[in-house]
Amino acid sequence: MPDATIRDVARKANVSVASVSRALNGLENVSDDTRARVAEAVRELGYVPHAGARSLSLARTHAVGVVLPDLHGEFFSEIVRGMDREAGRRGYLLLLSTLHPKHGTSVLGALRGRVDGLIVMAPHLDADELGAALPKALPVVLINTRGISGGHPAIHIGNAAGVSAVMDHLVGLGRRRFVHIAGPKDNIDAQERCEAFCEAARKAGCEFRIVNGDFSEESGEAAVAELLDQGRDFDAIFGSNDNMAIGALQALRAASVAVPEDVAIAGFDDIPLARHVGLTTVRVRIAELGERAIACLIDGLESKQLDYAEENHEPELVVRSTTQRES
Amino acid sequence: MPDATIRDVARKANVSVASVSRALNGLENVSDDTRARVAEAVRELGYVPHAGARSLSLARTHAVGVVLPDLHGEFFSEIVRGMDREAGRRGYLLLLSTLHPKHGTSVLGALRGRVDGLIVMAPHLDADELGAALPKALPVVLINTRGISGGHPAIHIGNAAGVSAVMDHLVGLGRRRFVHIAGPKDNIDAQERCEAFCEAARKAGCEFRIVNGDFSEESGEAAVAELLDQGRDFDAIFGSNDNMAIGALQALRAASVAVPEDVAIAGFDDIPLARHVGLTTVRVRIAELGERAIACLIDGLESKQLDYAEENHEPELVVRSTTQRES
DNA sequence: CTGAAAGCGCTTACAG
DNA sequence: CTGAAAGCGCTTACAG
Repeated sequence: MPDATIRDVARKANVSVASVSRALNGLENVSDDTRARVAEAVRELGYVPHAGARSLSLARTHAVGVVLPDLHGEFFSEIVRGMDREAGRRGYLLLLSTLHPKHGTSVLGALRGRVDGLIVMAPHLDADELGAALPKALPVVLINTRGISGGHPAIHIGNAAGVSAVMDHLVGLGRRRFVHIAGPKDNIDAQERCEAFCEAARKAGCEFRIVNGDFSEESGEAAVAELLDQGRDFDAIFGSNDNMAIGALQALRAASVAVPEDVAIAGFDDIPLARHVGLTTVRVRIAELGERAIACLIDGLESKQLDYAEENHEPELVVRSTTQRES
Repeated sequence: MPDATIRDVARKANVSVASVSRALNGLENVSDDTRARVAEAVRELGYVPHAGARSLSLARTHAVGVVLPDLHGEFFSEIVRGMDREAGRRGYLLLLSTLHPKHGTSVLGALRGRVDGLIVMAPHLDADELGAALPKALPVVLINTRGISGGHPAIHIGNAAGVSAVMDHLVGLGRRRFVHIAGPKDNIDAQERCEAFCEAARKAGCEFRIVNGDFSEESGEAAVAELLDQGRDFDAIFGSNDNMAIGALQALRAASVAVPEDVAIAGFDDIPLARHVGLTTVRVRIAELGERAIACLIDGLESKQLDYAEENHEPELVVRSTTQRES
């Protein structure tokens, strides 16, 4: 037996569907008697409104879409948690979807008519690609997209400032021979961090080299293991994210290199695991970033206008034992 | 300017909306000419179908809802990842929602008409409460619900078998004085693990005591710190989940108790962090659990019938350095 | 306060 | 192969 519809309720309560709708939505112009009969019928039938139909009628879904490049690892776990928290607080549902760099952008279109707005984090897409794939009338908030945001509000992580803080710290500790484990080449955060690293290293007059990773722990571990094979000629490693820095740490431990005495290590993000392994890093307050993105989107939706705005999410340095022994 | 609708496309292509619909859905009975004109109009207008309207018409959303008690921590991160992976593979969208024990069950109703089916993990609810809150006609797959599943397919984690394996391991190592850090009292997994623990400890003729936690790392740490204050009179700790076991580990380290020499520690779940800290635990293969739940639901949806079935997700013991030094 | 009707943007028998 | 029309389950002017 299919679920009851508003017509079933109307029939049972002996009123029109219009009255049922009004009663259900708590409008003023409904007699106490009608209201009671409707309530009774709803109870008896176990009626639950059909959110899809309601949305179509209202042109409002009360859901927001979240499109992330991936769901693997603590970074995304944290950002989703922040988003869920804020969405729940505001009474919105979260429609989650991943946009794998290799799978095309069609999911963006699939979201039209299911959500009132979108959060998009696509560090591998530029504004044009995004613009082409997004329904024109759908409000969007971007997180860390490359280049201009095409008129969409956007939140950026302060990559340059974060890297600069780490590098100051490391240089201040006397480190002079750097390795940077870079993230995916097409990822805007990875690029910005890499650039900032090079600039800082140059400014400080330090030697440096760059090895490639893909943001995974394994890639960090492999990269550093390979470096060590060639003989250790560096005294500091800066990973483009925490995962890779942690991988690097494993590789050093496996090779019995003393951290931080022989080699200092720092990462970026401050995922929960970073605290556990004592990794010096740049704290992004990831969950908060997720909250902000949702808040920004919903504020826009509810004021019927998404003011164009760029927001900076400034990170801060967190010093732990991979660079500085506790005293 | 609002997004174009199918009518706009029809007008521009000079055909009926019916033809546009047919062309868009790749039906056979459309002339090449019509098809081409529609394609052209779609391109010009940047038309994207309204998924909500489509769903209403088809009575099919191609989305599945996921309701979890929380999103905090690696357990949920992993399960969501597995779900996302499988849903993506099958072409479904994921609607994610948390069902906090304290917030009531209204979100379950809110999902009617937005999803074709639901995965519900609500270890604090019983079958009656769930039954009352769920739309009657909505297919549901339960994960680790207490008691009978009210006719819904259900997946259970083999808590008893898992606990039994850990306890055998610990007893086999010569441990005789146990502490169990229990999870939330109203959580079915916590209850099952606690019971299995008591039974195993009794059977082995071991001393044991139970202290309370809430599945958070902090609670595990606090519980053990308190125990240590009273003097250490135990040689093994079994945490109802990994987070609490890891908290316990921190507390022991802080008190300079040797692990595993003086006290062995084991947890449950095998979250990614467990490997990092070398925690002996029960591997649940969490992501796989999420995948299975989605697969089971979608299989049911697509065969138009959800056969009632209970599935057991059997865990396995993973021995690491918190119980046994590597040799 | 209430009901009949139109409409939200689609799909799909039904006729032609 | 094509179009006019009804319908999916709601909401909301419009009349009364």
